[in-house]
Amino acid sequence: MGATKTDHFTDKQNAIATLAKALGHPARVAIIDYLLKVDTCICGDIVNELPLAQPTVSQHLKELKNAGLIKGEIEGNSVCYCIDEKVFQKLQAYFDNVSLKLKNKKSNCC
Amino acid sequence: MGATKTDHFTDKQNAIATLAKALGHPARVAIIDYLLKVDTCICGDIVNELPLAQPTVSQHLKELKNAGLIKGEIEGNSVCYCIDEKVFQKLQAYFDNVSLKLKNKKSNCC
DNA sequence: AATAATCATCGTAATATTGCAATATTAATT
DNA sequence: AATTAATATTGCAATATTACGATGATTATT
Repeated sequence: MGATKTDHFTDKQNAIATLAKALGHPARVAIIDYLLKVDTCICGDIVNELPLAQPTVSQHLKELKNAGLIKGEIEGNSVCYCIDEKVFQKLQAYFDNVSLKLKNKKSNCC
Repeated sequence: MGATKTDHFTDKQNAIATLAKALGHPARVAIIDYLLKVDTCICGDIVNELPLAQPTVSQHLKELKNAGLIKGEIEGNSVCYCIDEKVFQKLQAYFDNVSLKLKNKKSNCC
């Protein structure tokens, strides 16, 4: 085993899980943090910011890109990365909804 | 390798990554969904709701508990699970902050 | 006390993830 | 065209995750 049984869950559940999984590593959270900090698309630099080797960073960037959390455009020699707002809005909406439902909860046995 | 280099990242980055990772599996998202739907603590039932064997569900519940996303109290014969609001508020705050920073962003080259 | 019910743990197989050295690729520079 | 710079890909080793059968622990029920 070891393979996730995605077939048995709803598309929404799989979508949230995929996004959460992409953020489920401190290096990838750090990449998002850095992209937010520099407040612009960044060409290069990300490798120098992280305590990881270049191929490892490249792999993390790829995963963030696959999940749709960041976009990367080739800018001549280097690659320009920036956050994709849409997907973050999706996550924000999910957690807003969770919080809303928790607030409207009547019973609180715990 | 295969071990995450948590030492090199900030506590906050590791914390967000840990929470995101806990939600990084559709079964665990489904468990949260169900706990929200039933609008109360639930004793048992979760296994019947998921297309997974009982030990697998138990393992997923354990991971959610370790991450602090749910609480579980022994209630006689069974165990009473419910969502821990605090940690979800933490996640909501994180994504609110990301969205806020994205809104205040001046440059948008992508 | 025996039985049933509920959940956790152990052991294990299959697969996924993490990390990096080596190498490839692509574009700018000389 | 050769060199440099920036990023991606490949290949591999170490570790983690996922899933489940078998078993254990605990509490209700009979």
